[in-house]
Amino acid sequence: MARNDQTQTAVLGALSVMPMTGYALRNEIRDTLGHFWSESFGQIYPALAELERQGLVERRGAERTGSSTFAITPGGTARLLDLLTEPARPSPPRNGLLLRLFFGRQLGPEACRTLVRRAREQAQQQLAQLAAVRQELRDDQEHATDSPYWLLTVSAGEHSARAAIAWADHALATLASLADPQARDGDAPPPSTPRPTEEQP
Amino acid sequence: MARNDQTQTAVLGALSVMPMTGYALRNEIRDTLGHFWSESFGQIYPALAELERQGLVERRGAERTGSSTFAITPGGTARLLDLLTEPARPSPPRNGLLLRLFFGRQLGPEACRTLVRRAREQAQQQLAQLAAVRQELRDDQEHATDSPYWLLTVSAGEHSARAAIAWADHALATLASLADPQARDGDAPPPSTPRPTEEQP
DNA sequence: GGGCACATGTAAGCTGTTACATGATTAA
DNA sequence: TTAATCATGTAACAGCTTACATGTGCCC
Repeated sequence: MARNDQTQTAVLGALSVMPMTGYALRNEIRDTLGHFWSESFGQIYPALAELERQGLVERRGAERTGSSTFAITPGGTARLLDLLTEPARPSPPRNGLLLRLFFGRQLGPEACRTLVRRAREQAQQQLAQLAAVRQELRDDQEHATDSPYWLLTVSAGEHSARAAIAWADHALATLASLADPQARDGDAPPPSTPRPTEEQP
Repeated sequence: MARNDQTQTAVLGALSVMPMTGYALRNEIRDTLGHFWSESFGQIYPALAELERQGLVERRGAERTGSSTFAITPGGTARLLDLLTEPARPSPPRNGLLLRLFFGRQLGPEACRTLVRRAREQAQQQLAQLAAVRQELRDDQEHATDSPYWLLTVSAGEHSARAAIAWADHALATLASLADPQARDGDAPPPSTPRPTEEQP
């Protein structure tokens, strides 16, 4: 019953937007859900086979030749609704950067600053990518009913990335004062009204 | 060479702060690293055994009776530095809430609002927890050299939680206008200067 | 004809979780 | 003496990644 829920949700969800081949499904999941979800290649085909066995998706098109598209069935739509309703299993957190910073005394302030700087750059790149996605969605007439929901996920990514940048700036300053302890900074809680982050070209 | 890196890093790191038993290690990892890291019970003891075999930690105290504490060796400290220096392997994103919202058309705006509200509450609880941790660290004289780094991870959690709350407010408003489309909201990108989030008792 | 993107799968193997088994110590 | 907590481990299994195997269709 509760097996492979997660993958099934992603696969059924994607097929609920439009029918497509397994290959296209993989690309769609990588490119479109990529900001907050991932399924590896080796899981998609077994999931499709299982869903087909259960009558939740059906295979259309030539079975002889390679290509065949998968479409969701009414039963599949019902199952998808079930899956979306049941609570998400919490995925255990694993943040390699914070793990390294936590033991930062071993590395020293300068090495830590390098790590944080790199993370800041990544967040900034993410922000640029999300801006591009947002633009695409704005021009997309075809999925008008879906796009408001999609934009919410884009917005979540943007909030998260902006928070990461603001934190990185705070961390860089703190680490600098650790490396060169003239101005006693201590550690005041960050301001509850973060200043807007400066953009880069 | 590159096997179990992640667990070894967490275990060696924790032991670099102070020697302790495997059992205490588990509690420490759950309670202290819990905001950004997790190791399951079944991994810690095998990791300790392997580290002992490699001479990176040593077992002290009665081997007859149950309890024995593990301490990091000089070799272990060197290995820890190596591990901290090599880049963190990126963990694939898996955000169940965003997956559900992405296919939100199936659920409808009201059900989505419930999901978002729940996420907002969780973020608020996290904020409260982190405030408590911050206070504890402030009163902790014993780990004065470590605590600046530890506070950075607390700060990261706070930034992230505040961003989650701000996003949730945006999402709730957007979803409300979807459910009751009188005021055309469209979707403007969120303000680059988020308003401070209101606190709750 | 050579290379590339499309397309579908399988198998091996690693990572990580859960549940179980066992015993010592301590507090009610 | 009974229950809870401390303490150490193991074994089974679920989940996921990676690499491999295979073939088609199209464009240069």
